[in-house]
Amino acid sequence: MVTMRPATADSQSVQDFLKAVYTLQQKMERVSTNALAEMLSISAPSVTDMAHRMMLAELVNYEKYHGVRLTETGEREALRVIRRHRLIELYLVTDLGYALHEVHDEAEQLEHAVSDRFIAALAEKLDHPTLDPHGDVIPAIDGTFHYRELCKLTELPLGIKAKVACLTSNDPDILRHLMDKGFTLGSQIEIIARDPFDGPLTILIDGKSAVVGCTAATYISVEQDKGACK
Amino acid sequence: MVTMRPATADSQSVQDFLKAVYTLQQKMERVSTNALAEMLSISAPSVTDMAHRMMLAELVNYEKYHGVRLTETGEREALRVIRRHRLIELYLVTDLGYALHEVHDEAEQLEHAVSDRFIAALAEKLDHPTLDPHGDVIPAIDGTFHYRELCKLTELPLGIKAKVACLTSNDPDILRHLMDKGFTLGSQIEIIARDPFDGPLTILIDGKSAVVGCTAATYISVEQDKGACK
DNA sequence: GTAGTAGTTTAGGCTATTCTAAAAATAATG
DNA sequence: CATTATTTTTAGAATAGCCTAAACTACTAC
Ligand SMILES: [Mn+2]
Ligand SMILES: [Mn+2]
Ligand SMILES: [Mn+2]
Ligand SMILES: [Mn+2]
Repeated sequence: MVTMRPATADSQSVQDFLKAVYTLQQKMERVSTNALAEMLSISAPSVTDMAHRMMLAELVNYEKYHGVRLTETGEREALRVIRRHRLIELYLVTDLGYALHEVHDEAEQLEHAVSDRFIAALAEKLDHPTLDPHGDVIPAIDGTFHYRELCKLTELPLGIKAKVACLTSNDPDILRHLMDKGFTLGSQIEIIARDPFDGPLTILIDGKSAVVGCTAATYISVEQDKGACK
Repeated sequence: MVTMRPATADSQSVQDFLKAVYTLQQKMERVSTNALAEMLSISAPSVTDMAHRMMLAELVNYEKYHGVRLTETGEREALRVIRRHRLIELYLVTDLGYALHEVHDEAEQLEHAVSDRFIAALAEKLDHPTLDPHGDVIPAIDGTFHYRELCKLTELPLGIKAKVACLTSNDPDILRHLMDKGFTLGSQIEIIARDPFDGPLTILIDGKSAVVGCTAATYISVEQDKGACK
């Protein structure tokens, strides 16, 4: 650490780090080493080390004891990796017959191995899509990000009609559970009853009645039908 | 090197090493460290080191100063990687619009990143093909290898009709040159004239006349029409 | 404002993969 | 069969990513 060389943006570790910072940055001003360690499943000292090297590479702005934030370059790189990840996920579902719960882990590897040429071919073949199979927005090549006004299913008021917009989990088990319950992107949804004390929700999915635990519901975001929310 | 840990078959380096040994083994009884260093573009000492570790992993049989040979496990692993590589190449051409000269480098990376699930999906989608876009045989899942009796274009007798069966190069420039000349897998071919002193060949490709340098011709293998060869 | 706790960083290490320079062994040559 | 020349191996080193244990900061609660 006397001499420390800057990180290069083309390694798997660095790319995953960039994604992690980007994601956590949405929720917090500066991203702590512990938060990153947790998300990346590596030790905190490893994060500190990486933070140093990525600072030298001008990918993050890092202040000792005060976490990390992406620089402009860092954010551009992060979005590039996220774009790859999500395009690959979508491709796996639409062209290779993957189930929703199978795509994340595969994309987590492929995003680092694939060339720009490959990504361009996918984007072309999928007709430049804007949403991945989880309902997450795919950043455009220029980093543009088509925003959406969503709310969590847990916060949807009773009796208001909405559509399932996003299944926000990378855990295959959770996703499979949600699929089993009948949650699919775009399905019509409405909360019929809400049990107290974090109890289950009784809902209508495309007319069919179902019950979901409130923890599972956490992973579902919805878009309210034609302007009622807020 | 006092303590040396065995290599694990799931690293990129090890997988590429296995492929290299497999390929060179076809031509020579035992594969020298120098030959491997050359093919893998790494130094000879690096090869020696890897040979040691792969011996511990029982992937190769290595004798000091006498090169390396794949064990049964090693050969199985090598064929697995080659299968991946070739299925990916074929997929890139048939489904993603890649040109022949673009596929090798992409596959060289993807072969290590992709899951068994992914390869199964490709094989399914391509209807369990046996030849990659260069004309190389794709090993079956069980390691089975459908052999073919080919001869080099340079050795094809004058006036004998044959079909282009394999374009044996990974160099994009060479492949592009061959494509430009009109060589495509399956095209009908016949040598009209052969210049002496390693001079160019005058040939007929699907009826059209062309001239190829003899070095370029080296990369072309043909299959003679209905039993005339040998 | 000081003590304690929770979060971060430093110190020191380890592995896989690579390298160069030097030594050793094999192969080729007369 | 000696002497070169060519290969190959050993020695020693570097780097990226990781880790654990110990030291240090910063925030929180009296
Ligand atoms: Mn990843
Ligand atoms: Mn996704
Ligand atoms: Mn490879
Ligand atoms: Mn090929």
